[in-house]
Amino acid sequence: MNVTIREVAREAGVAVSTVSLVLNRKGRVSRETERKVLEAIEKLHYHPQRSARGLVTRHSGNLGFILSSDHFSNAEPFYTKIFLGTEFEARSHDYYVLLTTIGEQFQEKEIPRFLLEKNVDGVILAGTVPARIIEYIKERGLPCVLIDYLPPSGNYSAILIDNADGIRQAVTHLIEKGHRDLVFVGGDSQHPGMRERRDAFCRTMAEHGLAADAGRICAEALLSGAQEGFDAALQVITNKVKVTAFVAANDALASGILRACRDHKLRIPEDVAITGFDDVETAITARPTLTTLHVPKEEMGALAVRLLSQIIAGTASAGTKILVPVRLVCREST
Amino acid sequence: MNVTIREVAREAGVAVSTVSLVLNRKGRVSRETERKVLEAIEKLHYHPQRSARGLVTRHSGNLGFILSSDHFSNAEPFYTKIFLGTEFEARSHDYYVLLTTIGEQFQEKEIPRFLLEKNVDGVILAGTVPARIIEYIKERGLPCVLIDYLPPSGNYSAILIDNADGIRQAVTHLIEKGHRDLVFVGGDSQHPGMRERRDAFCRTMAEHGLAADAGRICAEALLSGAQEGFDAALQVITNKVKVTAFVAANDALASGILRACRDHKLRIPEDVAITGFDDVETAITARPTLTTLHVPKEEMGALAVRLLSQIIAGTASAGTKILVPVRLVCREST
DNA sequence: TTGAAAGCGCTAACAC
DNA sequence: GTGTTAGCGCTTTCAA
Repeated sequence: MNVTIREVAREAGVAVSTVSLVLNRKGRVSRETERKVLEAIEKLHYHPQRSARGLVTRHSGNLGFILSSDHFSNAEPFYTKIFLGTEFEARSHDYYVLLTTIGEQFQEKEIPRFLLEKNVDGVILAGTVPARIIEYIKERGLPCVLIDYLPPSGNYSAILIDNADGIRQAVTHLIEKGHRDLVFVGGDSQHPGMRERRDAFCRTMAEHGLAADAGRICAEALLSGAQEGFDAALQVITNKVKVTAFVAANDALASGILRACRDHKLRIPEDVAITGFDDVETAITARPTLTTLHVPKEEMGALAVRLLSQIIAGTASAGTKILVPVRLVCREST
Repeated sequence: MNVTIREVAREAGVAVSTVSLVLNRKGRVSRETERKVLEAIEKLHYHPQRSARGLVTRHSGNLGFILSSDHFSNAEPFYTKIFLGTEFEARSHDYYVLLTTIGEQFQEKEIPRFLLEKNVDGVILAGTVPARIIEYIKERGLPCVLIDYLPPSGNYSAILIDNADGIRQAVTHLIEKGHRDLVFVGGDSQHPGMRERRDAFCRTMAEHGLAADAGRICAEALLSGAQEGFDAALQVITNKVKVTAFVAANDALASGILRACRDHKLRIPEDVAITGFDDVETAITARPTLTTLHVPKEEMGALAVRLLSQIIAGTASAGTKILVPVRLVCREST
């Protein structure tokens, strides 16, 4: 049989409520009594049972993590690392993280179980998720934090990447290396982050008095994978646009660009330099290795948990946004 | 306020116990009563609360997923996909999956919380995990299923890859293509699966009357990454061992071999053919793309959940092992 | 076949 | 400061 709070109370010679008080640090317990209780807990290897506690406090002790399924089914390391970060941080807040994926077009019957069963105290949403699910959560008054995505409207709490500063760093770096003819390759302009990266490119180029006309911006692709990068670079090259450096909106695009350049016997970085964004595995397995912007993925997950648990506890207000800095990592491609 | 079973009972005009009976399909409820209850549930959007249920049934409704931290901190897609498979399957069994990672050298204070708090009804362990943690789980009589790992002793339930058959397929395929001089590159011989792959190589070679002496087996590396593959291939090439095909124990090793061959101006597959194992992203992003053995990762996760829930329910016996077939996927490298 | 009632282990009023 | 006690929402005897 399991050891319960009653047995601890008996062992320590106090009432169950006293044990509960020391367990929850709700003060007003004498030092001596506390010591006795703590000893009894230690001796009996007691651990409070979550379901019993949850029943009365109406807190599950769980956080939900919702991810759009196509992000995760590709097992994108980007999101895997964010998730990992939440898991790790959640331990120190004594939360469990329940992960679930959700389809792009979100049907009612697809509502995550933990929402239906009210089995979470708060929710983290990573990447682009359907607007409907965010509304659903908001309607129910469930605290939530978004990661790397902010819907067009509504004032949500979020952990965001400093995209503008990242691209600024990349462009400045290239300019310092003597490059003047840059081309930006972006993807999925539906994602606000992608748009920020593109806009930052234009702005930074303008600040340096360099041209960033339409011919130097490839950002039509709906996807943002290696194939799209390859295609975009190919087009730039065959169109004979003068280019000495590519600024890619992420590492996958950059690796595609890399391949296209290699196929055209362009030496990297001598003939063409390339920068990526995100710093996922691709960036270091690529040949040459990729100069890119390091995004602290685990840390973003951790920040989300920390913010969410503060919102739940009422020590932070819903609507708080945290902008995470990125850092240029110089490798062989520039 | 939340909808409770009481309100459903009132709405349906029956007792709470009756509602509970239809909820748990414990029979003996008239069709008419059942219909009324179901209607009330539907109307009120009732969902039983897990903690209340768990308190009395002594089941948490959770499954634990334990992964050695170095597998996951690399965000290895292999394990990510397995985890994803468990998550997906768990839904249909109405379980939640709690993920945790654990260090190689497992200290007592590192025991997963869900074990301490008895917050899981069963545990899945993926990849190589410390023997101590497996014992700990067994001692507590907690049902568990291992994935892709079977400790030297003890009769555990497990989902295993048919490594021997996989390597046999690869070797046979190469022989059919006319290759006679094969070299096997393995890693981490501590892992039983890796040893199986190596042994299968020797056996299959012998069956075809081909040499598989020590010079044709590189399996000392403790790690099994691209760097180790690169080093092993380099040594083979510089030692002037006659080789027309490499059989790698996984895709990472294979991609390292690929690079080494390219660096030495060996054409693939004309001069040298290469096969991998696992079929992770690497296999399709590599140039040329990699012929490899497809391991159904998501399916393995699903199988683990299915087996585990059967063991919990008592409809499968602990100690059951499931051997998952693999399939050769031919790409450009052979 | 259905209902009444006793807990599951815990927290939180409220007494003392 | 500490103890008594009433539930939290559910399942499960046990009677009817």
